[in-house]
Amino acid sequence: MARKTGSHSEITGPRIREAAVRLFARHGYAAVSMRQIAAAVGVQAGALYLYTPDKQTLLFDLMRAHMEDLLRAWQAEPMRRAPLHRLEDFCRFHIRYHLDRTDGTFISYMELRNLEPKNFEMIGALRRDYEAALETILRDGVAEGRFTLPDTKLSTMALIAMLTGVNTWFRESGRLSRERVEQIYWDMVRRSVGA
Amino acid sequence: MARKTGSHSEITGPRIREAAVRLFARHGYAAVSMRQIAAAVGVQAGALYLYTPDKQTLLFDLMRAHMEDLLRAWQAEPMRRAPLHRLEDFCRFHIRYHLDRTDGTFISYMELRNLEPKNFEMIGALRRDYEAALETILRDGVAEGRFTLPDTKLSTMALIAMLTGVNTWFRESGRLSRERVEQIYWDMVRRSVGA
DNA sequence: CTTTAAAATGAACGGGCGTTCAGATAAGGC
DNA sequence: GCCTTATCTGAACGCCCGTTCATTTTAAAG
Repeated sequence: MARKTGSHSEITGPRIREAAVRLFARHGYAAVSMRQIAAAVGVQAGALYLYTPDKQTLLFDLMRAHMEDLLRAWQAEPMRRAPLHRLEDFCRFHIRYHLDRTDGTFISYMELRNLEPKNFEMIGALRRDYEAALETILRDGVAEGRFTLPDTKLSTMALIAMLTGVNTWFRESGRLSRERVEQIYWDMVRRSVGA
Repeated sequence: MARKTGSHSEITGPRIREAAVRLFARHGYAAVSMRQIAAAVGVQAGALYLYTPDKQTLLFDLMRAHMEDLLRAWQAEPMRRAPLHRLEDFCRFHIRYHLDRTDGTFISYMELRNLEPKNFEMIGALRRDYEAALETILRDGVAEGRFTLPDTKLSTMALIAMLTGVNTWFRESGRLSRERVEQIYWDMVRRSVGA
């Protein structure tokens, strides 16, 4: 019995996760029923509870997985020395990673308010970890005299908002290629930090 | 009878609108019931239907009002000549306006997916009008050789995302004053367009 | 082929949903 | 005081919700 083996939160079936991510991103957590998710998987609603203790935990697990994957992926990137190079790598990584996971990204930004306080705090902490990665680059760049930024915390938020915004308009079939988008965004970011 | 006088969509009582904006922003459209809105106003659920034909129209009216007010407010701003001045005015206006209406802004960005197709298209058109205001400034600046931007459409989206992002972190009681935030964002924007 | 455990069903639970409407209440003009 | 008209109530409608659970189906292991 899956219900008795180990902790729930980690083992949600991949098919369920995929269906839930898709549906939550399209219609929103509150607007999607467990029955809809089950139908997308090809199963009855009751069967979902073999894999997750409840709907809230399902959402939380999806969001946590998204953030932890993001942090792991960034840490796995080779790290160069110069702040300017690191900033370029961060920009390109951020755009690429988020464009590859539009649904997960959407959920992570839109469904924060549907998390219970304890879960909200956990996701918030992961997000702050990611922001800290960028802020460290900015601070190093300022310390080395390469960047001109009066407030690295504010600039961190500004840059992340700008970069994540790509997800709202980019279409694979559109006028601009990913590589071109990456390049133009990086040019704007580089100039905005005064480098 | 309110129900028979004129078109519904325009006359939703101010108390209902305020309560709905607050609740939709806090919990999301799908998660808020008509009964909750009614309770916040101090009335029974049925009474709401004297002022709006249904929940969907209530959401749509709130979003349309937000976008139309935004466009009107920008058009009412005095318009300077030089693209650089106009860009500065736009940045400061955008930040100020959105910080003054955090709930309405939140809804306008988060609840698009809960609009029926026809309503979605209408709100989308208003948003494109607003984006066009910024893009015109950027194009003029490029034409005059003041800005260096390979793609003004992309830059429009990038800048609006960056500026609107202020709403996600700014707190009136925080470390930075509005004026200081405006100034720093404007510096980043100015540099990002190559001016 | 039998045993055993995992996976899924399908009905049921109490409860909240958006919306309607006949009837009560309140507010002014005469 | 009466009449008109706007406002609101409160119960009801059918429907869907998240979740539980006894029971059945599926699938390996021995």
